Formats: sequence, C-alpha cells, structure tokens
Amino acid sequence: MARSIATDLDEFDLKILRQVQVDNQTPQRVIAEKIGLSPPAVARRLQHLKDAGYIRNNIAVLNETAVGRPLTIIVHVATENERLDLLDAMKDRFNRCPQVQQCYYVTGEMDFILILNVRDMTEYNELTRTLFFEGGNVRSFRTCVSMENVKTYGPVPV
Amino acid sequence: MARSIATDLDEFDLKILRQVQVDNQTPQRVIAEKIGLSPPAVARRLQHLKDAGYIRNNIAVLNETAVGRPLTIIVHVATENERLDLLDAMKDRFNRCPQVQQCYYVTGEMDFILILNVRDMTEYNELTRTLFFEGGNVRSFRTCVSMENVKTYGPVPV
DNA sequence: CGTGAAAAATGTTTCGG
DNA sequence: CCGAAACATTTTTCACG
Repeated sequence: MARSIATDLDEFDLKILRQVQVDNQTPQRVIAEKIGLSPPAVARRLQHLKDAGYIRNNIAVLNETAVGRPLTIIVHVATENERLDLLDAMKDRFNRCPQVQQCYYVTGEMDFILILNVRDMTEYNELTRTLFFEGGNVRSFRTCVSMENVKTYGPVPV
Repeated sequence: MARSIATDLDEFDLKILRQVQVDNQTPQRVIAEKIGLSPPAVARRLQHLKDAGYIRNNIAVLNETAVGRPLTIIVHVATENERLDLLDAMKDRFNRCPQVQQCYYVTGEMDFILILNVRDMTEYNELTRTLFFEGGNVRSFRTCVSMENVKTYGPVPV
C-alpha cells in the first residue's frame, strides 16, 4: 500500500499516465510525439512509473456480459464482531472468491461493500450461502442488483 | 452493451482471457507456449476477442494513493423523481465527473451507487455540492469512506 | 536528459496444409 | 483454423551532445 504524495511527477509523467490509463497499447512512439518527447524518454518514464508503483498493473478489461457474467451485484455486509482476526478472515474469504470483483472495508453501519460478477441469481444465491451464512461473523447483508453499469473502471483523475 | 452468451469461446480463448486480464503485456509468444498454440494463433484470437467485444479495452491501473487520490468514497444516492430524462441527466452528470470512477444504477431504496477517487475530504465536500445539491433530482445521499480497498479490479471469472 | 541509429524483441502477414 | 517462415513494427540499448 503505497502512500507517497504525487509530487515527483512532472507534466510529462501525468500526460503519459492519462494516456496509458485509457489505452496502454498506444505505441510509445505515438505517446512521444503527442507530448513532445523522444520514444526512449517515454520508455524510461514508463519503466519508472511502474517500478515506483504509480502504475499498479496492466490489464485487459473484459465485457462481463459477453463473457457470461452479466449480473453485477452490490452487497452491503454488516459484521457481528469487529475483532481483527475475524475481520482478516472475512477479507481473506472475500479476496479469494473469484466472483468478488471488488471489496471495500468502510466506515458506517455497513462494514463491507462488495461488488460481484455472477452468471445469474442462482449462482448468487449459492454464493450467499458460502460467503455469508456459513462464512461466519456476518450479522446481516443487503443486496442491490445493478440494472445498468453506468460507468466502470473510469480513469483516476491525474 | 454487448449481450452474447459466452458460447463461441473455446478453452484456448478462455486461457488467453485469464492471462491478459491479469497482465496484458505478456508477450504473445509466452502465452502461446503456455497454452500450446503458435504465436500467430494467439494474435488472431486476441484480435477476434477485441473485435467481437469480449475485451472492452486495455488499460494501466494506477495506484490512486501514489497518484494523489488516496480517498475512496462510496456514495448512495436516492433520487427525487424517476422520470427517464431526469435519470439520464444524472447519469450524464456522474459519467462526466472525473472523480466518479464507477457508477451503478441499482434496484432498491437507493438508486445510484457511486465510487469516487478524491484527494481529500475538502474535495469531496465541494463535489457533493455540484454533484448532489446543485445537480438536481437528489432526494438524499449517504457517504461511506473506504478504510481499506481490500480488493480492486479483480478479474472476471471465466 | 534528449537524440539518432543499430540491435533485439515483439507483433503481423502470407501462404501451404 | 493452424503453423512455419518472411515481414513490419516496436522497444531497447548505447555512444554522443
């Protein structure tokens, strides 16, 4: 979990980040001429941005619908007990579950917010059993079904 | 918004998807030998997967903390009125806001769930003004601050 | 730190099965 | 559709300003 404040990034770095965040397959040559730098300079900066942890990873974003997981479900989970080891066990459980695409530990009445990618309601029902009922330390959970994923994986403003 | 059921994907395609979803900079040669195919075959399949919409895009995932947006905030928004044009206006507003990383239109009491990347609470406070108070059609909203992003950008199970 | 050119690696096209 | 080989592009390296 890096913590540095974005302070050693100049305008060139920011422009590179803005670009690769939207499309990381743009040739460095193209980025270079767009921002007025040489291709090797872009390469060096990209390498640094990755090594220094500004770029966490490079991925292909799938169309969940096309790939057979058309249902996005958002679940709010309230815990029974806030003991650290129990919380860690829950985080582990959520982390390891392939259908859990995102998991946040949050302030407020609800302790976890999960975003799931599932095939259908049947799969979700089965998941609730293993994840919440049998999993332990779950006081209650509330289910929201996404009718429309208005925005997904938007770029971080830099 | 693609809709096809994942039916014309064979095991090779799935293996390719599993790989690029975690790292799309793996050389096609490496993918090829991993799954027992030739590099051109992998290239052709990747091209098809993109053209056919299975792969939505290829991006670099930034470390929001390192890049100066350390705060993840999840907001639940309830609408005043469910008229279609008003809802569309809201979607537009959320979509265009750079700090809104994700936006879901959901069933239940709360109509929108937003995930924001912001610099600090001051920025969030200002955002709430333009996004919720002045934006219109917002009955109420509830704010959750993420204390830990336990899992982000998890792969879709394929 | 940028440049330019050579070298290495990667990606693409062609074409015969 | 695949794979092997030719081909094109991109990335990396390096000597130099």
